[in-house]
Amino acid sequence: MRIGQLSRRTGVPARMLRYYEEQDLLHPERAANGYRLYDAAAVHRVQQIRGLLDSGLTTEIIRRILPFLDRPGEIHPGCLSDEVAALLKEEADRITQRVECLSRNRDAILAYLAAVQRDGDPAPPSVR
Amino acid sequence: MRIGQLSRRTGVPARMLRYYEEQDLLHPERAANGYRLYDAAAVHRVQQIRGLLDSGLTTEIIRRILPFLDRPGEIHPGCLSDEVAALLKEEADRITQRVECLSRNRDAILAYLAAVQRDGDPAPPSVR
DNA sequence: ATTTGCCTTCACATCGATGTGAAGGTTTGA
DNA sequence: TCAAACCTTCACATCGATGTGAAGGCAAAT
Repeated sequence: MRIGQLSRRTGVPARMLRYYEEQDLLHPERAANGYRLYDAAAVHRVQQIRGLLDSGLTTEIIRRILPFLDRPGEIHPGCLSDEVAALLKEEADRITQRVECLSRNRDAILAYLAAVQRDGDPAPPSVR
Repeated sequence: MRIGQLSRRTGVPARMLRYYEEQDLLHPERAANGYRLYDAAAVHRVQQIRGLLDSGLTTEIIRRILPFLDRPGEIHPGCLSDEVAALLKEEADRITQRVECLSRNRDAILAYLAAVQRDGDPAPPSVR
């Protein structure tokens, strides 16, 4: 599919899809006339990129972890140096930090909402 | 405490602390000479702000949810309009999205690392 | 008292992600 | 064949978060 269709399917502006390619996150084929050609998997990949960007990761970090995300163990040649492994571990830890921070604060919001809602109830769910 | 000390305790540049104040995230007292004066709770608040910023929230969103985070139910006057409640719920949902995306991808990284590590073992932890 | 270090405000620069528009070639369909 | 919709690259603008430096006031220690 061409860039316009991928854009419509993902809701991501074509401009951004070109940018992600420039950042080495996408690698579409090229038609004879120079048009970008994406395979069906690109839709998922774009959504993944968007989710990670929205979660505060930079394109640089995404680029480094992306090659390791879509293989549940399929491709793991000896190409994983100790340094890269350490980097991945570090990044995983940073992500865990984020998850904990976000969960904590989301729970606080929900707890607050629950408290207020309980309060506003005209008839509390009386236990007795 | 003054801004320099808060900066050292949190690792956040004084410049940024002033910026957060400009963004209405911090509201330090002022000494007679104009110096900002922070109370002990500011350390926690700054760490909270940093965590949320690092997780992709903007100062604008943080400003809106911050008043509801530190009260486990303490202060909930009638000042919570339905619109604000809806906004909080939406934001909580968006945060949940982020958490799921991050968890999923972190787990993929860890699974990959586990697979490779298992592979690279010179002597597998033979079961028999 | 003077130095040293911290504080103030103001302003301009950077950086990553994104928006927008120009100028021109391609595909599709009336 | 011509128009509409799509594609290309290039470039400049914006926006939020952050860095940095200037010019000057304040405070604690030698």
